[in-house]
Amino acid sequence: MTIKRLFEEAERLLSEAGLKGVKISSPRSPEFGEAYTPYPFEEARRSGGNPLELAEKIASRLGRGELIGRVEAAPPGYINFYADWKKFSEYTLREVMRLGARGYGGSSEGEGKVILVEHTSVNPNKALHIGHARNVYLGDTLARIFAKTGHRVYVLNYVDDSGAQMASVILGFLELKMPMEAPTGVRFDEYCGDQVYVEVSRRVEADRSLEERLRALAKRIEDRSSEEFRYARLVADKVLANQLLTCWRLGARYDLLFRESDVVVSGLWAKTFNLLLEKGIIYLAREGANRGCWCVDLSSHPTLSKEGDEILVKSDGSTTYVARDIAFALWKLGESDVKITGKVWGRNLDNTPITITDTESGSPITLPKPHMVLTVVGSEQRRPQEVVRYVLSRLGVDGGRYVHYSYERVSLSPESARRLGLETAEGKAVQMSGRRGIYFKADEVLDELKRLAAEEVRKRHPYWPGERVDEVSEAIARGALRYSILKSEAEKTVIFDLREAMRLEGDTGPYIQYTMARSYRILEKARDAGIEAKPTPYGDLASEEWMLTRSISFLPQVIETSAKTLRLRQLITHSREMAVHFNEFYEKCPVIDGGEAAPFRLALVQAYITAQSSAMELIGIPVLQEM
RNA sequence: GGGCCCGUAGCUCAGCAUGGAUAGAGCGCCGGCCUUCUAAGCCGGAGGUCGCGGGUUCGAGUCCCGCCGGGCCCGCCA
Repeated sequence: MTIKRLFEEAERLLSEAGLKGVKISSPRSPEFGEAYTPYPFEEARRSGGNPLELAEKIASRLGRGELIGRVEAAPPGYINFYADWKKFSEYTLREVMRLGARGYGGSSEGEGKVILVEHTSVNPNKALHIGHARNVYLGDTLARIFAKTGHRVYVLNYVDDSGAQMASVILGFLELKMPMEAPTGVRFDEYCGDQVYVEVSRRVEADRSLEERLRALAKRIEDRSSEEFRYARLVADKVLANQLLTCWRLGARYDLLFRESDVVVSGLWAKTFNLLLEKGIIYLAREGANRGCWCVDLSSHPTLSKEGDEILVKSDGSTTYVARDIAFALWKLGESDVKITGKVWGRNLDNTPITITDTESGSPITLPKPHMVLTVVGSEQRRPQEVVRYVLSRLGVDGGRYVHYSYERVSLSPESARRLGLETAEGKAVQMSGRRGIYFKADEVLDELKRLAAEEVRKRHPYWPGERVDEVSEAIARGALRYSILKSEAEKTVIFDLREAMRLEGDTGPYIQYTMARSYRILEKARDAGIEAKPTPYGDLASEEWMLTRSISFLPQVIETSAKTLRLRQLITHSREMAVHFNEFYEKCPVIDGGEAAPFRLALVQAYITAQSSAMELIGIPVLQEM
């Protein structure tokens, strides 16, 4: 496939010259060609020769390829392979045309492999803030990449409807008698998070006795026959329905909503507990700080052993998050025979059904045994995730199948924190906190972005109907936020700055969207002018034409690497690179008035649209034909 | 104290997985380009001891060790 074909050719030329298994890499600059090998350096080390002389000798021995136009030795000792621009661009354009946006960049790499991606997993007691949005964006993009590379992907959202956070809002409703209806014009999830949860947290902090009641409530929520259980379900379902509206707006889709409470209710936990007991992995603490608790013995773990054993069952008999997560992990991995039942909850925007666990009236949920379970969870949960992985390995489950996709949190820049009325220590970022009400909600940020985008759209299209302005500015807002959050690699803390996220120029989602609008306009004008696309170059290529073709040809390899390394950033960088080269091409190479160049350039524009659509689909930036 | 992550231009970030050829963008700043396919764009300029110190190597921003600075975890929270 495109650039890969060129690599294969370079390999073939080298092996024909007697050099087998030589490493071929992508050069960081086009002046060094489309492929290179530092092989002469290795050879020189072995034989003590001069790398450059060796490179020259090897290069002169190499034959011609079909797509490789020339091979050159370059100081201090590389061998560079240069594509034959004309042949290679025709080949690339034909490939792109043949495969289309769906197929281009895809592969069958993951054929026959099932991957389960768990993301979102927000307590159903609040609206999503931008920290949650990062989780959704990462998980959703990973799922898209896996699907593109031929995997069967199932997306799970673990609905954390047990534990203290859930108990907090129930406490607010049942004991502090806060109204169970949101004020008019306010969404229920926002009301729960912004008002109930924050207020209850404030009161608990002020009144220690409430802490006891909170703990008791958390336990009663686990009892399916209790009134509190019913209330928790009611509230959780209502909030969840609201949260999913946000998730869809962020571009996500789900196959299964798994209620955390069902881990206990379904008997999955009980069965897991017995298994752990049987295998001697857990023990009942008779004395010490953990007296009365069931714990995992971590004494033989290389690092966790220093931090004491992990509690799975509290002294009051209720489970901890880690306990539930171990049971859930076993089920996700297809290593538990406990039947989980569910029913259809609704449909995603793409019309695929969403199932939700339901122990009362559902039918059995069956997932194929996955090759990998990827859990997108913040880095602060590294320890508990490692405990889960460790317990799995002690149960004889291959720990490599259970992957914690960790990411650093989103903090607020001092300027943005000030907008929330917070004092900040000189120049320091501020941690978000749902409990203390310090956060930007995903929807409010999207709304602000949308307002800004709408202003710009109206400037350019004063006669567009409001509906159209709304639709386009929404797409711009979605692209802008998704890009700005995904721009940072997962292991880096995102310092969220509202003004920075609101930019529509430069290194942003809208920059890429804009190039698509420009190319669609060319298509339209070309149609009117009766120009027909031809992938055969009209003569020697202009460097802008070549650079655009070249970046298009690299896309499949970039996608493949992203799927392998789970690094999303390189895909984002590449999408932007294609856009930059398109803009340069756009400035220098007229299509409509391109004369004899017009048919080839039109084919190139088409190829750009196809390739960039493919990339944007993966990143989750909406494609606009006009903006 | 122990463990994990981060430290590259004034700011926000690429590059590190697989060491290699002059360290790249964007924002901001300075200066140009709209009778020509949407200027949400393009071109040019200024701006860098790649946190510090060692080590490995023909070669280190990239690998190893130490230190410094920032974040997170070490809860009968999740």
